[in-house]
Amino acid sequence: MIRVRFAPSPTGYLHIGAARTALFNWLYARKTGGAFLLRIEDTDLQRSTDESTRSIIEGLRWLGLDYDEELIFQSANADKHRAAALQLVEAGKAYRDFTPKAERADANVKQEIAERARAASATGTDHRSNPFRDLSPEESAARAAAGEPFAVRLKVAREGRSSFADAVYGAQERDYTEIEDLVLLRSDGHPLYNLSVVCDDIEMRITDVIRGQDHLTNTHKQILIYEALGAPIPRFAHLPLILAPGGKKLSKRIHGEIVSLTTYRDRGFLPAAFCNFLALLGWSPAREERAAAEATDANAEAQADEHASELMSLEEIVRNFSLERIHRNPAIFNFDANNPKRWTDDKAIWMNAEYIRTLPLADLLPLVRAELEAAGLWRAEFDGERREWFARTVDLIRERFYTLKDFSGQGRAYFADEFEFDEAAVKKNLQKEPRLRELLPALATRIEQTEPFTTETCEAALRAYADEAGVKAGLFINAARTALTGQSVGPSMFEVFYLVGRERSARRLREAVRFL
RNA sequence: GGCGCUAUGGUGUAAUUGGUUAACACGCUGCCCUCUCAAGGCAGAGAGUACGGGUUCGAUCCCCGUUAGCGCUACCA
Repeated sequence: MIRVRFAPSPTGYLHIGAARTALFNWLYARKTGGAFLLRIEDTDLQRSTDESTRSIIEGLRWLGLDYDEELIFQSANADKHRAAALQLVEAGKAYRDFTPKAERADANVKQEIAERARAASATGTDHRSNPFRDLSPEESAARAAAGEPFAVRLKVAREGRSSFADAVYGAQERDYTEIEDLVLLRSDGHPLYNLSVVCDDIEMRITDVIRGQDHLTNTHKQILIYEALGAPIPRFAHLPLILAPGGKKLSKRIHGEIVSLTTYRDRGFLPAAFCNFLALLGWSPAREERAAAEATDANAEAQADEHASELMSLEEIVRNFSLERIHRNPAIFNFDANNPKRWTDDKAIWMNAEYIRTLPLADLLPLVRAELEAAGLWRAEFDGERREWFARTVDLIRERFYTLKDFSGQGRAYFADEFEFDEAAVKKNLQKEPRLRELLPALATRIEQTEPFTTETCEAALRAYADEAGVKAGLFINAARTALTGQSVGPSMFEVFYLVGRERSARRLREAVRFL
């Protein structure tokens, strides 16, 4: 049985790249009928916070990625990791390194690495030059017993190569000379990442490790640890990285909240839409040739069309998912920090709008309710006597919305009486025509007296009065739109009259005179 | 510095695994519809597949090199 895991370190918000890794693991588990486990890699005590653990769990819940079995905290297993390292020392597969720990600043490690590499090649030393590597077991044990601090390093063979078949990147090889005797245990006894992941993955009986491509080269080291521990090696599948525009690294420091999953929740994304978008970043469904092959009847053709669509429910994605169709090239997450309309990837926004517009109304209603509640616009009657009205209103306005936020933003005038007037709209639709000062109150009266009050009768009343007053109906329509909603754009005006209601419509028409 | 990964319009991807006028979606432009804005419909612009060599009758696809980006190379994860 397939067992996969998502193993984030709780050192900040849930990054969209990590969310995508979680999604792919989940998809694979659900596709194969396996288990999807969650493990929090909190071995870096300084940087790990409970808050980010909570945000990770919340983020997964929001996306709808439920995990099986119980949550594992890596820090709880530190003793086991330590024991494993010591056991490797006993077995002669690792050794104690008594070299005093070198202090280094996190900021310029990369530079230091390069410099040290240059220095090493100049002096002819290599990864295996550590004098403690070949210390006799007796002397090593004696020094340790005397209380001398030591780190534990894996003893990597001098010759040979490591190889594995990555499910995405194919055959991977690395010469042992490229792999240092990596530290398993710090001199303060703290187990390090590579050891911890391997030990935990063994204990959790993980069969397939699906993670970011940034771990591709380190996989060889981990395989060495599996081998030293005598454990079966899982299958690996590395996912292409998600990059910022220009092919640059996507980071919080330079790109801000755009990389945080919670941003999408907070800015009105539907989880299903975001999953759909994320799934297409680094993966694509197989073309349905079978549908084309039997496309003799119209039915099959329609089905083929449907399969060609990139809009897929989570269930459909699960059905189509396979490791084989994961891409190797990094995906660029496109956005423009300087353009509010393009604050995130165009396609993500389009997809969210598409979901808002096409979701069964009954599924959308609770989401809109939550948004209105958060904005303080929710009224009990929307779920009581005005239930029908609420559904019809949401159904009407959702057509041109992009995010859930729009329901409390642009849609505010439908749910509340206090709303903002767009300055440009006021100028264009109200102030351009001074005669509206007299016409608007009169129109209000006509609307008020319309009986019965329907979209059709409102339209008839408005057009009739426009004729009488000798103005174009468009003048009234546009003025009314701004008077009733504060905006210059929106749904068909007669629907708006009907939904805003007789009384409120008339009042708003009269009050609009204050702009003139 | 060393090692690795990647390279198809602006972006995400497709191309029966070597044979297509290089396809689709988003975005963009124009037109239609229209009370506005969307949606929808129609029509377009935009890549000869990073560059240079090979192999082949034939390369987006296979090989080599270059370039660029990214990753790894920590007693970080």
